[in-house]
Amino acid sequence: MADIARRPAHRYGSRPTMKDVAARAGVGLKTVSRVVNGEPGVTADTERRVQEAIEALGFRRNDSARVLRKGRTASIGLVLEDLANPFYGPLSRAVEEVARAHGALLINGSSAEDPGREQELVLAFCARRVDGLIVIPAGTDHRYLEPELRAGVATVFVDRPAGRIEVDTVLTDSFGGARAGVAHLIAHGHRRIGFIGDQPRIHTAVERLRGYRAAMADAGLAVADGWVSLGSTEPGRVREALAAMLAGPDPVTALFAGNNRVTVTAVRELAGRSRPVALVSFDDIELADLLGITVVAQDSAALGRTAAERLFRRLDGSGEPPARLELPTRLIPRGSGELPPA
Amino acid sequence: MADIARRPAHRYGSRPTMKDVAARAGVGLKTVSRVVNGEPGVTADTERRVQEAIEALGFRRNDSARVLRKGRTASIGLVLEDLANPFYGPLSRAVEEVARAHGALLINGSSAEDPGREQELVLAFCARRVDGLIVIPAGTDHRYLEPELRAGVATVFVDRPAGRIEVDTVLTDSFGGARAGVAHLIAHGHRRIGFIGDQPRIHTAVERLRGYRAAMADAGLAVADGWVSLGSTEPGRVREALAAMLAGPDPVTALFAGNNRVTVTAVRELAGRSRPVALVSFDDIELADLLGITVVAQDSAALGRTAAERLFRRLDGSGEPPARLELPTRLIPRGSGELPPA
DNA sequence: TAGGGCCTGGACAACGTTGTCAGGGCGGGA
DNA sequence: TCCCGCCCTGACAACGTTGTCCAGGCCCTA
Repeated sequence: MADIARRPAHRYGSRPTMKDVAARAGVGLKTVSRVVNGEPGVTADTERRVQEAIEALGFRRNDSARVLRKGRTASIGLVLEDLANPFYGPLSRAVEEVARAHGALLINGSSAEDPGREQELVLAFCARRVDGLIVIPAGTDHRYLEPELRAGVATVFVDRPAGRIEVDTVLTDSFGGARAGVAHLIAHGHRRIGFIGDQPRIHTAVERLRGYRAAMADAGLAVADGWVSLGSTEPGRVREALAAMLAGPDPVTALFAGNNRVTVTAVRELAGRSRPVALVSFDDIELADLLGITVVAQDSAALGRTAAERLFRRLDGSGEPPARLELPTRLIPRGSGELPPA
Repeated sequence: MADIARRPAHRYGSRPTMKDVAARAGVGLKTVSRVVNGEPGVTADTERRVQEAIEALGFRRNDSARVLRKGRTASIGLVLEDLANPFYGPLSRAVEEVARAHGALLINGSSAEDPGREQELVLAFCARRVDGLIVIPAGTDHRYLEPELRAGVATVFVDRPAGRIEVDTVLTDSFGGARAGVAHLIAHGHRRIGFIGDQPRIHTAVERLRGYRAAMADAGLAVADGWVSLGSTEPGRVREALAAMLAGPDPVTALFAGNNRVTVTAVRELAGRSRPVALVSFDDIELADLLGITVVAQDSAALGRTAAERLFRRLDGSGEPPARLELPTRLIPRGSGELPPA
């Protein structure tokens, strides 16, 4: 077989490099680099020859090599809980838009609410040398990020605060939103109000519960044991919790649903009941307007945008100390929250 | 000032390398590499020393350099239209899960239905040397991908076919789904049925329209000019199209909505009308069950999963020729599609 | 016409990692 | 005791790019 074509220009699965382009164009390697990067100091004629060679070979610069040289990757990582949850789609898209405006790409991953997986994703992103990180944390201890922060990886936590490290944080005012939502129910005459929220290790779940309790306390109302339920947002669990609140001699007349997942199950469940139960949802949902669901809306796109803007400001060298921003919620009455107690 | 600490271990913004770890552990560079990669041939004691140094310095392997050496990045790129659209969230998540099972990360980007932006994203991904690409195309000519395909980038198109290149494609049976949906309306007595779809350069929009026409033809029904409207899914446009169909002497008694964006606007619009209009939606929507919206559902997660699995099978060396898969739809009657003509 | 400066182009090292290969130490067998 | 062989370890090149630096040629001016 001897040595037919030891390194053909198009060996399958291999790609042309600047060296190949240079050879074909009959110029030096660095000249190709100059053309590819639009650097000055190349005559029009030379540039044309190089462009032709690039075109002919289908050359595409290898960014890994580039990154190795330059240090910056022009990419940021986003770790969230679940991209399939409609709350995170707009958030992710908003981050992407800001990144794009800064010439950066977005890598994202879903933690599935598992701290181990969150860390795994974050560290994988760091190994890729992302310039920045936006994290919606699942865990509560983020000291594993310390070396990254020291190395200058811009980091912003969103929706939930970081644990045991000091970083920029952008939150929704969960406490205030829940308090306002529950106060709304109380203003419409409710005295026995249930609360179903997410798992107690999730910051927003706890904050919203705190808001609920504050509103009840503000009105001088006691909270019975069976009215509060934190746990998985899995439909079966929510159904059970709701059934428990509606059974017994003193059933709740209204429900505050702690997030969009809880709400969809609650709405389905309440729709099957004869006695009307008032409902206020934390999180807006598509078509909730048509179903007349009163919500405490948070703007997930704004959350993402704000976080990304803060991240890029930091990358651009603003030396501000880490801050904590809180975005307001908006109560949107649509009927379900204005039902009188039955 | 002389030369105090020419290269301190923790210069801000720089990161320790294997060399630094090796120096601290008093071993050779390659030994560190061996430990980091779990390669055999390192004594327990040496390994411990290296691990300690890694810990102390907060070392994290630089994957850019690794990629440069090894050739594979263990990442795949996903280009879709808009991550904020609830149709794409589950799709993206499904792709991510498959990627994760194969140890790969996911980079994604939204084309915003702009072919230029689609190409820009795809080529940026290729410059990062993604191992594979999953594309929901906005454009109709993908010859720009030829060098990438030659170079061995596994590529799968989803939801819409590729233009002028031969690649794996995973589609939903838009034609069949629409035909079945419209036939359903006809079976419930409708003769004047409207169709509002997405822009005519989008493959699915055209296929669904074709399905609509086929169902009408099957029933021997003529389609009047004003009953069909393709265009942007922006609410204002959809409202106008719908208003036009419902005005005049012979208004439509039923509407087939070409996708989820059209449906949400149509449902809102129809809710305000006194005369009931039947509706079947292509695409399911959250809470559509409660609103009684009859839908032709497609499984966007299955679309993503199928595409990703095909992609990884290709990466694992299956030499199958490019194929075209079509996933079925499912008609779910919920009331709106079973209304009699008014 | 000669000299100087500018403009273009190329050689070379470096980025941080991994594959190759060779060397040294140690244990076991003769 | 000596030698062979194995196991562990490290030196070195290479991956593809960019920054630095230098050389050569051209043009302009004196």
